[in-house]
Amino acid sequence: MHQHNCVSLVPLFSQLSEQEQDTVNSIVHQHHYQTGETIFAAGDSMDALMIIASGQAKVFQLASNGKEQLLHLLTAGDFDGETALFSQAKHNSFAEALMPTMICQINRTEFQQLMQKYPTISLNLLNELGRRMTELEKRTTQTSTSSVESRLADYLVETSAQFGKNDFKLPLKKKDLATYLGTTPETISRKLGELERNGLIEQTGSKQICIVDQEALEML
Amino acid sequence: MHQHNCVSLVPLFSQLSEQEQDTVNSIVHQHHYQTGETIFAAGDSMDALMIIASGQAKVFQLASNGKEQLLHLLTAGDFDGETALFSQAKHNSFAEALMPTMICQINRTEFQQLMQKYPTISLNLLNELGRRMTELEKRTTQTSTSSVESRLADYLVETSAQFGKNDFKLPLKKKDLATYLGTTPETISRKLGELERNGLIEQTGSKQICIVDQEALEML
DNA sequence: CGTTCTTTTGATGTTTCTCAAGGCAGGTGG
DNA sequence: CCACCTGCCTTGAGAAACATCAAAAGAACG
Repeated sequence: MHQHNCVSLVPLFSQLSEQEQDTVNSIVHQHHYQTGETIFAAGDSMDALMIIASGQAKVFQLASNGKEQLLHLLTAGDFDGETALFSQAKHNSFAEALMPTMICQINRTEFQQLMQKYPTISLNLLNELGRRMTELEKRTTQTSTSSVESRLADYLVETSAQFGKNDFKLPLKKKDLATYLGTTPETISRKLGELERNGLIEQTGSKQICIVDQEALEML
Repeated sequence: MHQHNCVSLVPLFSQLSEQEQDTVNSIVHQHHYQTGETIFAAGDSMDALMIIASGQAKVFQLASNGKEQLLHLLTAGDFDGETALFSQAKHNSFAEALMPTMICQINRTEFQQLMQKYPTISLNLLNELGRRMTELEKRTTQTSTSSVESRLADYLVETSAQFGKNDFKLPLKKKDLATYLGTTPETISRKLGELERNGLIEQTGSKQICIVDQEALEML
């Protein structure tokens, strides 16, 4: 019945045997979201761990002045909602599907039982939280210590590394990329133009980027 | 021998019985640091959980351009180093004592054994990491969506709430406060002056702040 | 193939940083 | 107990980076 096997996608459960994974899989609830659909909103009570089975979603906050801040980009195998599995009961951020997206959920109580049964899960969870913490710390530091140009350069290098190619398609609309990097779409557009004029990158299609001089990008 | 009982200070261990806490206490190593002394540096291998028994320390990163970013302010009962108890082996940040400070350490392997023995510890750890994640997300959002003035106002309100008084002493040098809020000492100085001229606060001594109009501060 | 959302480009404005210099405070040694 | 010294804070003037606003061009989608 669970045609998209979320569980096997997630490192969280990777140490479990196939049988055990099947058990986990059987308590999973599936949901499908269309592009632009809200997965959860700030203020919603948070009672389940969410795993992206397929597709893509953005997690963001809204400041009181209405500005958006992109916190995480979730793709297949990523999960969210874990922080609230223990402490607070409310989401403090929003999640929205960026394309048709399949999500698997595990209820709080059931997840807690899983953690009791398989302690390795909580270790994996601690690891993943640590990883995110580290990443967010880095981003915070960058946002307040370096220029948009260097943040953008860093983002391009890292993204190309993730794809394993010099030539890749931005996984985000520039509008969203802007809020991710703590700037505006206009500035992104201008800085990309500047990088191209300086021969560090090439913009082939819309969103299609090719890194020409990685060395120089990393220098920023 | 362990005159400063760190263990009882830390919520991490609060669910343990007194006997169990004694056990934990017996594997703790103490260190003392003087004002300005480095507790750990980026690149150091991270092999212990650190608990502040008394005093205060700042955790910060250094950007490639030499700028400092204050990530956390640790006071008695806070701990750090947990992210590395599982995954990476190197610190990515620095910690420095801001006053004479007593630190208790628990080695990685011993801490892992503790977690095996008392699963409640890992739950507490997950909670605390979640709390920090939430706080850092908020700060990231604020840094890139609102002005220095409103970040500062928010900081003042929150700090006064922590002290439970309208009248309090800043726990940080303005220099450090500046890097915490992602700005410069000069700007902090000017904005505080502005808030005072507008009748929202009063600056009595150096670092001594009195909140006059909390409502208005929260509006920013 | 038109409608809508995104992106680009230009002109302008503002916030905040930078640099420089003077004042203040707190700690140290005489 | 005072005078000094060092680092911290303030204040000003100028510059830079970036945001904002407006409008046109370009994608994406049904």
